[in-house]
Amino acid sequence: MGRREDNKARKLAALEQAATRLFMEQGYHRASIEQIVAEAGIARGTFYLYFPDKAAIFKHLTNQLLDPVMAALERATAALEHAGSLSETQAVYLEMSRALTEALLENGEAALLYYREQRDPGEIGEWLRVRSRHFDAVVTELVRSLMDRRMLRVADPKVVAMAIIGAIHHIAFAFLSGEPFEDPEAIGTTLVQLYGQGLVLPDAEG
Amino acid sequence: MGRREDNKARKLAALEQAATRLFMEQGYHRASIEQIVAEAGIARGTFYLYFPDKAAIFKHLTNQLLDPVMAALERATAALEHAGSLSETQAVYLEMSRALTEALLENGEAALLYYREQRDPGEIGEWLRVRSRHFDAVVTELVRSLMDRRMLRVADPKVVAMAIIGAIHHIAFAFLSGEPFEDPEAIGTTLVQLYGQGLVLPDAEG
Amino acid sequence: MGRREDNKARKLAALEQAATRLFMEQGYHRASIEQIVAEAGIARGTFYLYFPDKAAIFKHLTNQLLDPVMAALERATAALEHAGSLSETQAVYLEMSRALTEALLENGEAALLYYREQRDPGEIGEWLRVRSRHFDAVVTELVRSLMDRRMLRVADPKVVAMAIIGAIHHIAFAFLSGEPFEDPEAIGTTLVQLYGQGLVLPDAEG
Amino acid sequence: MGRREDNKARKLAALEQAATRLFMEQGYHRASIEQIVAEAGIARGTFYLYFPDKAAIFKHLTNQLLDPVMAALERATAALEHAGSLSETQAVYLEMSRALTEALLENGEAALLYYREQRDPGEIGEWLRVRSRHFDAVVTELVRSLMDRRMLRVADPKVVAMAIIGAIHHIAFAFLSGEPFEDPEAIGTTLVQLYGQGLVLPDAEG
DNA sequence: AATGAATGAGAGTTCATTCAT
DNA sequence: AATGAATGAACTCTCATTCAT
Repeated sequence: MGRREDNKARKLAALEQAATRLFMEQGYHRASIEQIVAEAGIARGTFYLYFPDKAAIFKHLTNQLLDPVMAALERATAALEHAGSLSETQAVYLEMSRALTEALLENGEAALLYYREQRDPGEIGEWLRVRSRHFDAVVTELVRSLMDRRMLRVADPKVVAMAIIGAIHHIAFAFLSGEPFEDPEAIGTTLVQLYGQGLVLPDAEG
Repeated sequence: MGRREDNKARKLAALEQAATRLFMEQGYHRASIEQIVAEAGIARGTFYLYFPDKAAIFKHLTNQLLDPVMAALERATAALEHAGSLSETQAVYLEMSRALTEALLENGEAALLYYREQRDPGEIGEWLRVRSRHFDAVVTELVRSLMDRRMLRVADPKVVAMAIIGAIHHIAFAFLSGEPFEDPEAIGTTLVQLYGQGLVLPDAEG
Repeated sequence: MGRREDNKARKLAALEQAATRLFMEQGYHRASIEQIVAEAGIARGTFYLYFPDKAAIFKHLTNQLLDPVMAALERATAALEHAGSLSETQAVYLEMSRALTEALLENGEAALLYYREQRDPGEIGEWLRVRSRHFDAVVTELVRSLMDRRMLRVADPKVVAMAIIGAIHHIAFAFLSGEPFEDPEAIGTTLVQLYGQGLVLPDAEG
Repeated sequence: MGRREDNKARKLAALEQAATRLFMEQGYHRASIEQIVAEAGIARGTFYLYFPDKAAIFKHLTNQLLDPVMAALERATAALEHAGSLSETQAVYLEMSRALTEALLENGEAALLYYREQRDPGEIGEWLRVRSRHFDAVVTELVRSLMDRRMLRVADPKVVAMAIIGAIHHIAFAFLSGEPFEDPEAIGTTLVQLYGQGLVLPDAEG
């Protein structure tokens, strides 16, 4: 890498870091280009050499999370079509879980941006909602596939998918925003149990 | 009602209607006072005879939903303390469900505003998040109460409460935004089943 | 006085009191009609039954000070023309001092308004400056008259008059604004001595 | 100086000139940013590249007078502490007079702004009054110092200082506002005589 | 006589984007 | 490649005054 490319890469990284911090702290609309370039240590006009406009850097940042997530979901969907046996199917879900967890852990900040701006009207929000609807659809298909294979109780798969996604959004947004939880590491287990066995006690059903 | 009061009431209604429509369409920040008064057919300064500032009309609109919701939750919490038998407890939850459903059906638009702006940084978002955290807390207590009475499987009540609320937010926001659902009337039943029995089939557990 | 006139007089008094307080506290421009009528306990439109506009009530209030002051100065000027002997001349000045002191003591608040708004651009300030220039001119004539009679050292009477008036404005404004003075009651004596004998010590002159 | 810096300097000068003229003509509050930038020939937003807000340009303009004045007073105060002999003391006052006169002559317009807005309620007026009170205090100390050295008749130094300052304000404001004086160049001498020997004739005292 | 709802011009300030240097 | 000066539309909010009731 030449000195020029190196310099460019450093400035891009500075822009990404500054924009992430400011979008997280103040939201997409309140964080101004002025603030971002000041924090990145470059000039106002230089910003536009790296991104065509303000929306572009936001999309760039969230794509660092959304692209691998989307890829993992699509890989899983494709793999499921060819998965015959139960163990093959389970392997697909295991790999998907691993990939999703990795993507989230590596891009937790982008996840917060994704949750934050998703209901914004205007261009950015609509762009995120297109992604969001896609996720809903893909997860819906995964759920439907499991129901078809009698691995899950039959119900409206879209509602089930969105319930799960919505739960994760709400809890993750609160958690990433600093809301305290008694046993943060147990949140995943609690959700798995909730969506697995439900809340009603077996003997209460009788 | 005299002609003047009548006129005032009509203008207030026009303001409410215009603001609701514009906040829904463009969000709180992009909808300008100028647009609101233009659509309501009044002068710019007249707005400030009805509300002290822009935030006030937003709070007024969302309170039409949040106040009855909060009241229903508080009534339920209070009633639970004196509910001894199982049937009394069930009656409390039934009444709460009824009141919440009624509030939501009568103020669907305010609900959309509530979901939309909840993650906004700045004053409005923070105001909504205070309410939101309150709801989380109240629902958490309701869940904890049921667990204490052995009416629900024991789990972290805060996570359970937030999972339910998050699911409702996500689905309601999509639904109110026009997202199509195959069987909208069955959404409630699906969620009750999901959170009741869970997704795993009984024979898959063995 | 009938009940109607009585009522009117009470409202006028309330308006005067409220306007004086608010003009003193916030200045003419920042004090709004809205604040004044609220404090006076009457309706916004009612204000315009008592005064044609905002400037009118200010002029009304300051006139309570300026009219007697102007009258005292004019009486003195007229009396001086017919005063032949030294003792008659002294009597004229004595009476003028008494009248001015009385006017100021009875309308200290109006005096603060007069000092405060005198340099305001716009209508109110210009109106006050016309009065102010008149005072300068009248006092100049008084000084000139004393010099002509060899009762004062000869100097440019206008400069002397304005120096005296300016000194009083500056000190009175500070005093009325709460600035602390070591011996407030001695201020008058100090000024009389200052303008009488000057600052230079006799033995320093030699 | 490059073309850009040159251009910037020209715009700053245009802003200063326009703001000075408009503040003088209409006062701080009535002169709008819109008017200032129109007269300076720049765009509205460009104003904020030169000054953070409206108050800043006013402070900038008046500081061109107040800073040298304050500096001259502080230099005199410091020099007085080390001045032993009478001739040294006189030299200090002479130099102070020279510096003050120079500052005033070079910034007559700023002086008018200073006098004009000094009694304004609100931020600008309070900012000026802090300066004004500082001047009063410094001049008071100078007067006290002269009295201590028996170079002046003993009297309350604060009252004397404020009388002198008030006289100058009143006369300078009128003069700078275009009020005609018979012999403007003699104003200084007249004041020196007034505060030196006073008005009362020696033989009238006997 | 009294009310108070209504007006609309005008204020200061912010900000994404452009472009000459 | 990099700069940062310049733009101007858009924003929320204030206020003296009018006038139908």
